[in-house]
Amino acid sequence: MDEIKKKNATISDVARLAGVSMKTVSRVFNNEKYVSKDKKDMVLKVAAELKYRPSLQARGLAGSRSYMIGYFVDKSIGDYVSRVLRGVLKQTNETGCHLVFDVLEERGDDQKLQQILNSVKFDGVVLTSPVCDDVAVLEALRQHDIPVVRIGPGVDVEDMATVEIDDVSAAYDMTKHLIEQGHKRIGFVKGDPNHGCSLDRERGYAKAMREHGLPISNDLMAPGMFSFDSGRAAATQLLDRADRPTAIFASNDEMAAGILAGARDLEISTPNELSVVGFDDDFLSSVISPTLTTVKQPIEEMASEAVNLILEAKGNPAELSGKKAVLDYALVIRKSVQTLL
Amino acid sequence: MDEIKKKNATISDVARLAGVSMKTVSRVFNNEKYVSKDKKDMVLKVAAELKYRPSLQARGLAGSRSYMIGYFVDKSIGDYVSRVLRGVLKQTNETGCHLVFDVLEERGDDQKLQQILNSVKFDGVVLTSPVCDDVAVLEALRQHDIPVVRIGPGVDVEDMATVEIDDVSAAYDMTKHLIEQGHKRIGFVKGDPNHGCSLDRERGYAKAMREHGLPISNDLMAPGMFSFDSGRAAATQLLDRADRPTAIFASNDEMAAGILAGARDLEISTPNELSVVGFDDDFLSSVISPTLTTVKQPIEEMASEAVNLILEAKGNPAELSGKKAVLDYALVIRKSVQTLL
DNA sequence: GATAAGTATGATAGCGCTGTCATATATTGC
DNA sequence: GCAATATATGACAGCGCTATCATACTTATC
Repeated sequence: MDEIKKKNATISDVARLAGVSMKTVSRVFNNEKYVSKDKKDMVLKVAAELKYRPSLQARGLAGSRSYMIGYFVDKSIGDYVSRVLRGVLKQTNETGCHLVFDVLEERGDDQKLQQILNSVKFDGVVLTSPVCDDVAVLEALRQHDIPVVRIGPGVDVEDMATVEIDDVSAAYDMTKHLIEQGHKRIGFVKGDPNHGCSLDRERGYAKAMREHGLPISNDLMAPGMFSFDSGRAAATQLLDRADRPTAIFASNDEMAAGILAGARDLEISTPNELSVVGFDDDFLSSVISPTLTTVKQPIEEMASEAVNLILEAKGNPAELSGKKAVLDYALVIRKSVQTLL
Repeated sequence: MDEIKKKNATISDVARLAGVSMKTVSRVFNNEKYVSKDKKDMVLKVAAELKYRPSLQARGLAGSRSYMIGYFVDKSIGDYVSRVLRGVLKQTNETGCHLVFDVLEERGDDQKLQQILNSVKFDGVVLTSPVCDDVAVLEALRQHDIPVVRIGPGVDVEDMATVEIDDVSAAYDMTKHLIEQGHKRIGFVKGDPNHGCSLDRERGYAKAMREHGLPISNDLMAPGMFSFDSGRAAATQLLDRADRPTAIFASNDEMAAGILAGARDLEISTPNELSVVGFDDDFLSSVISPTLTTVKQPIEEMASEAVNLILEAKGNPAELSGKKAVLDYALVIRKSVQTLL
């Protein structure tokens, strides 16, 4: 047994075998300039033989980078978060970074975040709604001088970068689509008021209705919390009456699914008697019946872009100040809308 | 502005202000014994004032623990992974650990894992199917001497811990449930053969059929990949014939949803003309119509337990050898089964 | 040909902890 | 009462890197 527990190779092992100083090895692995080609090749060769990789913890301790990116979400982990995760991971993988994922149980729970930030030095942090609009969280991040990119925030914050789609415009387009199919009484189910996009989507809906001369009575509006159950409840509220809407626009797909269920409860068939549209292009939307017409956000790309922005900032939050990337959305037409023309 | 960029407090800051040595502070934060109550209180008080938290990177470098737990999944991130994530995070939160989440793109992709393991020292790693049955991955983990807990693995591996439910028994019970409702021709849609549980579920189904004297013809079995589309395809295969089954047991809920869609394509109504059951109690199952009768796995608890096991092992993989936790499952009866009695 | 600027390399000092070892005092057993 | 043990504390080295500074050698500049 010559299988003596061999620990990972260290930078000095590589340096010794390659006949260079530690600093030169460090230069190679950090893509710094001022390394001659032969030394670089030699270092790479030895490193490959030893399967050497710089230690994350040592780098984090010694240097100004940590190679760790944080993503903090609130309690709920659904399809949206999964997709953000995918996008973030795609980028961290390519750049040798690691994703530290955590849940901030309660709103305004900056205490837990404070603890995390006091113990881990992040290269940057990605935030999605509703956490990205939590002022306590943002303030904590500011105090710790950490680059932050917010995905789909509700309100703009000057000193942090944003990646988003135009929710108002998307909701406007979707509403207009319903109108173009001949719908006049179009209900709207709001999103969770804690999520910034909720108001934007409502605005887009209202704008389209207004511009097309369609009244928005209270009977057409229902509150929602982005959950299936709240969608179902909204359906009852909006549909259990003689002059019920012919179409309902739900602020997300999960609620749209709830509306479909609610309509079924009332024996209203979809899409024949009621058209329903959602928002997000959630996994759900192509699985339920009828399949949902919805708005597709390029969530993965938004998340990847967020990581890119963080990496470009090179640890300096100021770099991200005022940066904003607005990506394209797209209407996805499926089977949940009936034309009235 | 006396707001000079104050860096995080360090252990020596706390030590100095508390009038003790660094080591004593270290002892307090690691819950070691042999610290007098007054010194401990003093340290805690000062630490609270300074908002001191030990640096993750420094601890990882200096000590034998890293306070990081890895969770590696294959490409697909769905509801199952989300729930595992929740369970893992619940436990890491309570123990001051951090979750490093990553995707191993391809099967047998031990190279990427190797790189990660060479750069990050993990306290332990949590694996779910199919990664937990990837021999290359397991071997890499073994070589790096990292405690591993496998959730719901297909094949047992002696030197690693397992957290699972009894898939055979669960599938048996579910099949029996269908039989008790009067079904005799019961179709089965297999799971992705790369996932170990697939075979177990098939076995449970076969056992129940056999024990009740029901034949299992080839017409009753369809392959599947755990995806919606594969479920839909299976529906076509199983249902488009005169002697079609009166019930179908899909190896997971996503495929069950696909079967519902496939039945709809063929204008076979559920549950009236066809009963369908799934497995997992996926988010989907209570959202689609009809709501799915399925098997609920305590995924969050399984994941929490996995983290517990890792922490108990205290960095020693041998501690986990042969450990196995089998948690309870439960049948969740919803609306997708029609009784034939 | 001398000065400046660019290129290439290494020596050394930490980063903020934990592990080891030494030491001192308190408590126990007989 | 004295060895044996349990309890309590600190000094100090070192984990594996990066940052800073020093140094040496090139190449350009006038």
